[in-house]
Amino acid sequence: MEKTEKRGRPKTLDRGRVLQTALMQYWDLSPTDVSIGDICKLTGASKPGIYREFGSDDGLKRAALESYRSLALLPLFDILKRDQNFAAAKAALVSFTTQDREAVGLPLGCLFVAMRAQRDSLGSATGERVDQLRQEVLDAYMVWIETAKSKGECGVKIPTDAAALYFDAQNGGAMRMQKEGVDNATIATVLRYAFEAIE
Amino acid sequence: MEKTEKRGRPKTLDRGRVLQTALMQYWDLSPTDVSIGDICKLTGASKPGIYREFGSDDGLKRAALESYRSLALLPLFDILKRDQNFAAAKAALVSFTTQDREAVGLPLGCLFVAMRAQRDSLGSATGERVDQLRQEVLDAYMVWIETAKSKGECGVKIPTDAAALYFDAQNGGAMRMQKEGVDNATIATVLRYAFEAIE
DNA sequence: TTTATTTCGTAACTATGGGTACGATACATG
DNA sequence: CATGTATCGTACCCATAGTTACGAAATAAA
Repeated sequence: MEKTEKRGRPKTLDRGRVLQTALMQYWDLSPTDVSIGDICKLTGASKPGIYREFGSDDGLKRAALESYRSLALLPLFDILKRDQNFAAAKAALVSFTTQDREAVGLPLGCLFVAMRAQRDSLGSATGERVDQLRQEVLDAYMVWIETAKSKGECGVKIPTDAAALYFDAQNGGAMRMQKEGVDNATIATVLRYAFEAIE
Repeated sequence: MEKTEKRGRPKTLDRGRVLQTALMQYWDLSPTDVSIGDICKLTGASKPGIYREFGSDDGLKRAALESYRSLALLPLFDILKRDQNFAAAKAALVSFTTQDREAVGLPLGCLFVAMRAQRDSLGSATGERVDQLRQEVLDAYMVWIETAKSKGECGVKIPTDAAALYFDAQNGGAMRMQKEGVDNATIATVLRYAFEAIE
């Protein structure tokens, strides 16, 4: 099980710690406001160590985004894929989006939303991954909506692609409000009104 | 009428041109991705010239934001204050938001939305002005909604402050979609569904 | 123990960007 | 024509941030 004893000086850089720290910093402060040097100070790692592990600033950001996908996007997809009626899914979305971040120990807002807003300031690898994830999110919404339509749970005549943009926009708006200091209860109210429009 | 002939070397710096250029660049590319040096190259002005006129990077951004307010926010307030019924105002909002920017010669998206997203990366003067304008926008929505409620044109029981956040979020979402390349017709569709929820 | 191998981390390098020192310049006034 | 005054713009300072050169460890194999 344990990786065969390799030659050479044993690695001391804690990849997980660096990645975790980077993720949280990017998330909390904005990806363009956290430098490699900052991550070094916070983790005790050296700059060359980080470059050996992630290749570049772009590489680190991309890896952090990948972590974020697992942590925050997959749960969203799970809700959309769950076998439940449209209304229940919408309710689940609201509570997921407005969960108490402090209680869970996670920063406010959404790293993915932040990266989309700064798309052009990101490196190519991160930027392209952002594009892919955006499409993945929209696809997930579309599948969900199509299913609801076929079950007759979503009687509105809104085009599926527009509906996907609609839900994505609502979620993004909620994340931004959270970051601007609006309390979760109010955000939930706003979201519920928004989601009622599509049924 | 003409300002009295002053002593000293006559000023050659074209304040209007610099401000206009800065505004457009910030708007089109993002306020944090345009340097003073860039503005210099584009306008032919010298760095000290810009500093003499605007004091600092923060000062220039703040001045540009002020221009943006006149150009894009005041027209929004006008719509909200206009004496028309709720539905007509919502329709006006949709067409204002989804107007063909290319035809008008204006960049896609919204500088104010971009600045809000980068609030913490801005200088203090600009940042504080952003906060003020956010409040000004929310207040404008609230007055509008209260009026509609009193006229019985908005029967929904949503709290006015939540409704203001709701409209603000929809507008922000529309501006972001526009920047991400969604066509105006689709954005208009999304907005109409969103606005129908509040009536 | 010597060699091959692999990682470590200090100390640079380079580019960018906000900001300014300061001598030159151009105009009004005495 | 000399003096005062206000602006001009070149050339620089300095801090930050991405990136890397390179010699020093540390370990396995010979």
